[in-house]
Amino acid sequence: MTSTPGAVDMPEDGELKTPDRLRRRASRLLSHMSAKSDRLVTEGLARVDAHRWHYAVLASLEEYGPGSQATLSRRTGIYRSDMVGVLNELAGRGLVERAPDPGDRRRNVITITAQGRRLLRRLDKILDDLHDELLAPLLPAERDQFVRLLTRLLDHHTHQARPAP
Amino acid sequence: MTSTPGAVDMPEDGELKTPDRLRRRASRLLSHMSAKSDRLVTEGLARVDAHRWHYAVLASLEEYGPGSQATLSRRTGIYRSDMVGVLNELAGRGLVERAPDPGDRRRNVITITAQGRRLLRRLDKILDDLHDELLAPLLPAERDQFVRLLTRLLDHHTHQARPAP
DNA sequence: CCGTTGCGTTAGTCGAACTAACGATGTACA
DNA sequence: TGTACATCGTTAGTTCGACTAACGCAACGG
Repeated sequence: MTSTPGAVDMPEDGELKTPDRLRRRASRLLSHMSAKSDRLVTEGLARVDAHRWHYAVLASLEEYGPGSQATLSRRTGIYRSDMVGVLNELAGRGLVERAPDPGDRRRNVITITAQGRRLLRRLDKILDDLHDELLAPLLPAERDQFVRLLTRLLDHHTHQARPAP
Repeated sequence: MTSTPGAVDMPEDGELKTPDRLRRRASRLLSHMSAKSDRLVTEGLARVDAHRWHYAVLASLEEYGPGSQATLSRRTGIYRSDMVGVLNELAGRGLVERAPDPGDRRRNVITITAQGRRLLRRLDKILDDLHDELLAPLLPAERDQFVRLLTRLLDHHTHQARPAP
């Protein structure tokens, strides 16, 4: 029975405050921080007309050398359906080169160009700055630990529960 | 045998391994862990025919009492456009009640029902279990610290950079 | 030789976040 | 008092990223 007086007065606090049980849930924290981080990075890269994907592919190419599109897909986690478009863009800007693999004609071999490397350095710098902003409230040691904890979590889940690639 | 000198040989490592600079980026770690966590929670709740949103609204109602749809929107972060549908579902199942506010005829006052509270407890239990799975590789103390770090990050970004409500 | 597997590609689904606009109502104040 | 402006619930629609389905082609294995 809500006929008691004051049924409909909401405490001014309750207007803005998010419930504690909600705020503490790691899943919610993760999802919100990830959203924030995504926006930050996406906007930061958009300012130089780049995409998360571009960075991932270029970094993968520089670190492990040329590879087929499928290989890049697996390394970066970008679906091979989407990889096509990403590589079209990168190739269109002269950041990578796409050539048929002489040894296996199903494959394209993707190679990073000098220009690609140059952009990669620039993006690396930009991302460093963005991460400074992202992790601003944490001390250096805390940032390290944060990254370590996240890494352990992710490793656990990617190595253990590999669903069905 | 690749007859061309070294042109197309990719080190077997490079097939699977994600570049280090990529793997260490907090933004990437966050985004992947968040995806994992989202899947886990979404699937877990789907098993009892519930949604993340349902939980958020019910928790908010129990913790801060009844409120208008707009209020719930602000508390939970669910857009008020989407709130309509969520409340339709909740009301359809008798988990909340929607009544016109006698004091302000623009508003509906949303109240949680006894049944709603019962479901909330059940969902709380389910989420606890899912979080155990999510944070499995971390020791209790580490889980706490992880949550603390995340909380500080999120607080920083939500209180400082409030874009345009 | 043939069934299976991997490749690049096109097209399209799905769900979540978000915007735009609306009618009805409430508030502030000249 | 009137009138400009803000807020509420709601409908509709956009955007974008993750993901599926299916294809034609080439390579591999028995």
